[in-house]
Amino acid sequence: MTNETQLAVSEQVAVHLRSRILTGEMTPGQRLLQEDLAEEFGTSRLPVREALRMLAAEGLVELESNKGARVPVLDQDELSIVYKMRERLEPLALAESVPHLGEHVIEKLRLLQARIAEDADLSHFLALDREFHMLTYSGCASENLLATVERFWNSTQHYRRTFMEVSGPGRRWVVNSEHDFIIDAIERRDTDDAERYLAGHIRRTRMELMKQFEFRRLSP
Amino acid sequence: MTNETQLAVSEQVAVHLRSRILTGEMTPGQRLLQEDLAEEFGTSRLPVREALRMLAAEGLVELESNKGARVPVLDQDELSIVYKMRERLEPLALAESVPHLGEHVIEKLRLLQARIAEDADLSHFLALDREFHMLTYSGCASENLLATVERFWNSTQHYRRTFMEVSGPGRRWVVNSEHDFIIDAIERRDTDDAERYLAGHIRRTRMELMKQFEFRRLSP
DNA sequence: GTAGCCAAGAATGGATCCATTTTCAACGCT
DNA sequence: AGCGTTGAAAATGGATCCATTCTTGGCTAC
Repeated sequence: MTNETQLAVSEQVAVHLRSRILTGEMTPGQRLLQEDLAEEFGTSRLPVREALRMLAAEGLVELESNKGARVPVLDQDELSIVYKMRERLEPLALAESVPHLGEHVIEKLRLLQARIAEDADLSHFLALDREFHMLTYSGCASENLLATVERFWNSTQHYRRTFMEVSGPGRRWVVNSEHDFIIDAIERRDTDDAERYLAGHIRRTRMELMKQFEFRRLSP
Repeated sequence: MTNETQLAVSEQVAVHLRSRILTGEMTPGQRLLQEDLAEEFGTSRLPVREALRMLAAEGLVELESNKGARVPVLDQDELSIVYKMRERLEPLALAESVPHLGEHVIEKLRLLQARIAEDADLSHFLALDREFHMLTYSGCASENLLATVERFWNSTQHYRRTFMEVSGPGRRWVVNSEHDFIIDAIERRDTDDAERYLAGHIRRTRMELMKQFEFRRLSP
């Protein structure tokens, strides 16, 4: 028997929209019309409204009274700040997680990183990279902290994608090395080291993103 | 003419519920019934549902499918983690804010702190303390960061209250001194110092809260 | 006497219809 | 020709009613 515990319709709609935004099928600034979505999913507008509110709580859409929902647009400053937030919070999530990560999880991390290093496809990389980091946080007991971190990933996902599209695979080796460092620190149960490597990883990404951003701003 | 820009009904409901939870009129674990609230506010259940989703996004209520809404309960571990999150994120908010704080804001901070030091009333203290810290962050341009910080304050508000009720005013002088340090650092535009004092302020509070928590756990 | 079950009512989720606000394009005025 | 105005269409917000799920009090069986 399938293990589907009969998700509410609003939650099913949320699942579809979430994937649609995260895969880049919808881009920042794009409007989400309740009526169109309702028709598309074959429901009334009500579950769509609820789904939009759920996604808003996850940072995937933005609601404005009487004006509907759209995928949020981040300008350079906001993007930079979200990365600074990640830089401070994710090391905490990792620190809370490391002591509780079993050996099998660490092995899974190694396998994941191997796939990341092999796979050249951009969409795969984005999904696997996210899976990798979230797996390193999976020992963290606080749903609150994990949800906050996911919100950050949600709101920056689109910009990671375009950044990677533009910059190409030339810097991928750095990411791979950093991931290896993080795995190593986890294996040694060296929380401080793990935090440091992770903070560096996020900080470097922010720097490269910002450079990219300024470059593209000057050359449209 | 009054400057009320005709808030949506759902937002009016949210305003009332928000205040009701933050003032401690509703306590963690308490259930929120859509029908009762709808009748009380003289609306249908629909705006209440939307209001509950708004509050859920702010960390003030918790929704479970087919089971309704309740004010979230934090156990000791979760409370500790929220404080650790505050310890990492709020210094960032302060650092982003300090360079943009005008002289009049600093003057307002001094006045606020004076009122905090004078006023013995608990509810006043909680409100003023929150106002004080939020004002120190008011120069921060990122709505995202500010909203995240507010969520932390929301979900810990109740525990701050009971902590202060139990511990009494005996430690208030420490808070006052720490606030003075923070104001001084802001005045000198010394971002690093401000961050350090703030982190210490939050950390000390966490420590005392945890001690209190363990004590009460043993003596019911 | 206690554990488990079952049905009634209580509460939430969803559909449909109406009200209100926003949008935008055509029109008229200067 | 440019700009503000206005009104119709489109989109969101809210009310009411129905469907589904959850809760709970009482009953039966052991």
